[in-house]
Amino acid sequence: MAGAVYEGVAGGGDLFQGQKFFISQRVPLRAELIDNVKRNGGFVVPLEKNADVLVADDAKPKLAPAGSVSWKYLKQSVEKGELEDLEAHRINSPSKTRLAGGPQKLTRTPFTHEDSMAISIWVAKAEKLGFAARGNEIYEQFAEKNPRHTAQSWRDHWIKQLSHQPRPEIDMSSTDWPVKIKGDRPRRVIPPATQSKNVGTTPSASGAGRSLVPPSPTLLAASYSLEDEAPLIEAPSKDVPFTEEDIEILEREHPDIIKIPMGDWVVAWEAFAKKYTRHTAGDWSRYYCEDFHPRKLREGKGKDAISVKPKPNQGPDSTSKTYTTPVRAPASSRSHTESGKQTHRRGLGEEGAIVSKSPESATSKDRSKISASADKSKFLANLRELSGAIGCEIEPSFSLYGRNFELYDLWSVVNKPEFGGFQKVEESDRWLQVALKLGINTYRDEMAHTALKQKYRDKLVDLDTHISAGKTRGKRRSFPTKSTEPVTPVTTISTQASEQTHAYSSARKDGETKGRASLTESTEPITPVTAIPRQTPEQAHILASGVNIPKTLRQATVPPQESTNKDAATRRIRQSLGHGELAFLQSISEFARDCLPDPVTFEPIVSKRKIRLFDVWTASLPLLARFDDIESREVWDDLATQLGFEVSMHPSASDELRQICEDFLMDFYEFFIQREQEKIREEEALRQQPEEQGQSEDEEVVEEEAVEEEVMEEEVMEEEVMEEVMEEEVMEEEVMEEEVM
DNA sequence: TGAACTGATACTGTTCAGGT
DNA sequence: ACCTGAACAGTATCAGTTCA
Repeated sequence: MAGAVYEGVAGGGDLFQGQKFFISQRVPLRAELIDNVKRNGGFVVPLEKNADVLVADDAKPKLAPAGSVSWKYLKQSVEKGELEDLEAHRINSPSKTRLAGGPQKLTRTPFTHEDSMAISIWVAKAEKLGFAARGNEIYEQFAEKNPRHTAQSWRDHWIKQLSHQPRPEIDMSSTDWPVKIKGDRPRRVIPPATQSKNVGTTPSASGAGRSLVPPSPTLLAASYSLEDEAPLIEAPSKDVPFTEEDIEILEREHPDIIKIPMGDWVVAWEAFAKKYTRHTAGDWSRYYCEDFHPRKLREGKGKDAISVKPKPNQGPDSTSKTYTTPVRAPASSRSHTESGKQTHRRGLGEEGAIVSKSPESATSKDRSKISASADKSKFLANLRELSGAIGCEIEPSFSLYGRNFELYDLWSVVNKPEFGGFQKVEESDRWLQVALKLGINTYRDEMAHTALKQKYRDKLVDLDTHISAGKTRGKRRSFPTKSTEPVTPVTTISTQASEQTHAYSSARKDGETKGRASLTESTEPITPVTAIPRQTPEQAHILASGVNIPKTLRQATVPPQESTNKDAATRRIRQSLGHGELAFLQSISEFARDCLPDPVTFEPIVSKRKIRLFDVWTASLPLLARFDDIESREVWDDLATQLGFEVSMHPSASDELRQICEDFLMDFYEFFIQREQEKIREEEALRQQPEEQGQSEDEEVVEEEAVEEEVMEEEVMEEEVMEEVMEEEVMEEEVMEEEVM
């Protein structure tokens, strides 16, 4: 058998190239096996500890070393001329700990900064998904992917060195999560903050009273909590198509799904996927967000009062001054025109002061008073009051990307001291941070920050106005009553214009619009695509990040726009800086793991100095876009200077930095661009459908022009209205003083 | 229903490689 | 030699499951 069977690899084959085998003495045909191994490039070592593969007799498992494989592995591999599946020949399941940690380590491997970062991110993700940070499971999974240390070692390291540090901000859109492999029982979750070191000995503290998954108020989380028992089925395979049955499931569960609050999204889908195992949590979530929910919204347009569609007209690319409309009526079957009429009517009779005030003036003026009412019940009371005042019910929640958010949450985040209210957030462009605070996955939903901004303008600016006006007027609730509201034609037109602008913005497509320059700050467009209409990505980056572009590049190197998509993708990279260093490190290490032969160093040494890769990334972004065109060394010298290197003292710094860019930042940049372009294409494809159902492009153009005129008109009018409002307030204060007297 | 069993978590203690 | 800390073994405890 042998001769003929392994002929193809005999006499110098490389089947076992470089592999070291320990072959147990009591293995059948041992001499032959040794011979075969040697003839096929392998080595036979005398000590177990030096071997890559331990070979033993599967007929005597008790005598076989832990982790060993049957001698049949060698025999069959040689017979076939290709390596058999090693696991299929594994004799005895190694002990639990060894399995978890992979091959036993006998040498000490120091923990690097990268290791610490990696495990921190992993644990943070795990915690978010409801795993016990101190449990074993997540470390076992992690060690499988990262065998540099054993699971136990990873765990020890995290607990001893890292558990006391603040958790990194994480990117849950990454596909690299701990997964519930052992779905047969729930994990105990111990809140890190409350955990003490020696709780294990007392039953009350060591687990009896611990909760399982974090209690979730949501229907979905409740319905599909991780405590649910579902038969453990193999992980669903990727790319399983969504069938009618799946859609039925989503239909059935949709009322619950839309109630998932922020922060519970991932956990809820994990639980959902556990119940409906045909797809992974990620696939369910993706399908829901990208397909099901948009379709649902299209179908239910005008019917579903709960859903507020993240549609183009009210989302990112609206150029409208929609904040001038106090609150859009809860979704109804009214068309835009009708809705405009209604608002018009409301504006006429009831809301002059509200609509005419600019958000900036309102929020900055009385922020302290606003924050004083930072209490949900008060907030809701104010909301009701405003609803009453304008005669229109304001929904206290809204839906974004298929998730339901409380208006209060958005409002309270924006008005937190660290954000300082609407105007401050606007000025410092911190909507991204607001989105993050709200638990929105800003990687997956890149436009979330602009959508939130729009929501705030639409729904909350007027509330701010209402609150501040209410306080200004004292405790007597004299605010917006019909009798006191000045009814001015200005406000009427203003409101109407705003509605029409809104309609316009819903109809226009992403891209250039005419007359944008005439718009004032308050009407600035908010989509990245439109926000920096005449900037190159590089310029945009410079403006937004404060990074100085190297001087050589600064001149005459601004390229013509290659494509809208590429620009948008570039802008997204710029936006990603806002996610912070850890998000970047996480992305790049995932990228490196998939695409590079070696892991990246988070703190490369440049000119004998340790610097942060994130800093290099931030500073080099403008260069990466034009990497191949850069010939001048001066550019790199500039970069080095930006990063704090004295070029004369650190002459090699420029070259080293250039090397870092060339080695992997360039690849990462390209990868990022490609990925974003893909996403943009998908988003556009999605967007196009509803637009096609809307008006024709010809109509759009006509309406665009009309609306632009009105917008400009509105600008002028608003200023007048502002003056009127200020006058009104002065008058009211006088009246109050008189009454007090 | 309760005991036995099983598996997971939480923690302690020991060994030893590697650095000073 | 001493110290640090990675690696690992062992134990206590708890919670879920099984079965009489």
